[in-house]
Amino acid sequence: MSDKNERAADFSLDSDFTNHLSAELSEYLKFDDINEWLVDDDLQSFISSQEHQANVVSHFGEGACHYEGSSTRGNSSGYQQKVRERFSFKTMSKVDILDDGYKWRKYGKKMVKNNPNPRHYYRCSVEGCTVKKTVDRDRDDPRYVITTYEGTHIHPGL
DNA sequence: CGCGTTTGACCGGCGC
DNA sequence: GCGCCGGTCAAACGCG
Repeated sequence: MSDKNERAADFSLDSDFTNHLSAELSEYLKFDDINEWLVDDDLQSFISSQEHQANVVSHFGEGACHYEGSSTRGNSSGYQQKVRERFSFKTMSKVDILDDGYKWRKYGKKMVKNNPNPRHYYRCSVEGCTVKKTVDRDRDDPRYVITTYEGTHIHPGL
């Protein structure tokens, strides 16, 4: 409880690096053919073996950002619509929730097996926006936070 | 008073 | 066919 002050200070720091993070994320979201170098895998595997996360996007101060992501490709039949994009990155942060400029409403919390820490489910507060986000801690390194975004914001960025 | 969080229940998919 | 596991819903509560 006494580390509240520490948290506040850290949050300030995180906020700064989050700003950069947000910008970078927007940039990444622009790429549609990003799935070229993506590993079509699910988050579970990502957590299980972080060996194949070969793509390190950037480093933000003391926080490292890893990019995984996956697109529903493979079907050449109806491949035209914007598919569900899922990407996750691992950051070293004391706070679970990194403010990325959007407003999120928590809609669930679940204890996943293989991980002593609960997983948090968030949804974009904007109506019609289908973006979801799950946050959970790395089972190997509890000091790391794995955030997974799913979907694209339909509303203009702030 | 409005809204976000909380928490347990519910449900659907998958594996055995 | 059943049970596990992950994901979502929804009522109630707490807070600003």
